[in-house]
Amino acid sequence: MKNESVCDVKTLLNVLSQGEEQTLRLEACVGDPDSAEMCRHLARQTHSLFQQAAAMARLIADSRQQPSSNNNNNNTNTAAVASDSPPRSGSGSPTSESSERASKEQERREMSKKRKTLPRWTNQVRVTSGGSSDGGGVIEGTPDDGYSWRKYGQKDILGAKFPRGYYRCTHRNSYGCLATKQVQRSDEDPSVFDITYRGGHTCLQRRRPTATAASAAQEPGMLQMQDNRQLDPNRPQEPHCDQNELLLSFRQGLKVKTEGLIPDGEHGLTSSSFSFPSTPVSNFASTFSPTFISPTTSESNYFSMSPCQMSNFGRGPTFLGSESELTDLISGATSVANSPMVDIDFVLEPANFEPSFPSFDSSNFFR
DNA sequence: CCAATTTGACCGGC
DNA sequence: GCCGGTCAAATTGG
Repeated sequence: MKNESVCDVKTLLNVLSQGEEQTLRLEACVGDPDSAEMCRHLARQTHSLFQQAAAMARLIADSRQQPSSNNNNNNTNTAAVASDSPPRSGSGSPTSESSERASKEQERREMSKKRKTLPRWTNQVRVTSGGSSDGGGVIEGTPDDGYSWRKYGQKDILGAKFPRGYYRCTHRNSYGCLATKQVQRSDEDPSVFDITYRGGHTCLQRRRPTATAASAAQEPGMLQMQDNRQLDPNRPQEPHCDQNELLLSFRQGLKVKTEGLIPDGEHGLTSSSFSFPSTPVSNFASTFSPTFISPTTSESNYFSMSPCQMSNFGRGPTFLGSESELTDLISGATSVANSPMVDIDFVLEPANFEPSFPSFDSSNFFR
């Protein structure tokens, strides 16, 4: 509770210090006629940082006003989540069936506990079925967001015309990726899907090239981003820092609203005053995943911390050799307040690092 | 044959 | 006890 607001303050400080950096940059290139474009971007970005900061300040103010009322979804961070991770230690000895079962049960309980704390946001996606050529025949399947999902359930929901589909990341087993989503077709407009995402991807999955191409072709709104990438002088050509669904949905120009992340979110935060792209309530943003940072303007990923940069932010090129170092960095960042990803508790916890995936290199996370 | 989906059962929260 | 979410056996598809 108190902790929470402290966190928020930290985040706010981060944003502010970013703003500061940003203005310095801006100042640096202001005289240069060659950098006009850059200036514009920086200015935009600065603006959005201020918006973020304002939003957070309001949040903090709100939570101070009514300190007790809203304690459900604390996504509170780090320690809590990290520490209650199941040891899952012995790994390879399925001796007695009962113990196995017990551990499974425990695992499950942990999971659901954890899942509750995972960031969650919904995203309305309209699937434009190309054209009017096929009158009523709306849509095949669900909109592709670039990740590969595996359906694990479907349920009729009370008061909803259409059943809700439950998906989880295909790489749940291989990478312990806890990302899940629920897809529900809207009652009124069957071409609209309500997609609720939970948890960020901890797998290093990229968007499949084929699927990407295909969906890019289908989605008219998806073009700018790619240009943008070519524009970006700073981006080290690496798809590793690729976006996640959220950004994708930006491209689709769709409504994204966060949920259960903001105490008193109704106070104009999510609902009215902000259209999403300009203001990622950053507590959420940073909590969610290192790859999702400051959507600011959809075109200005420019300097805004790609994960690659983030690691460079306050300290030189950082190489993360171990996950302890990783958490170190994170907590360091928290206190030094030089990066927006302060309170990442993004599901990357040590327990998930089993020796079983040698290919995993945590340094990739921040490239 | 393997991987993904389907679908009824099961479980926890309210 | 109801409901939403997940599991897992059965089924389908490539």
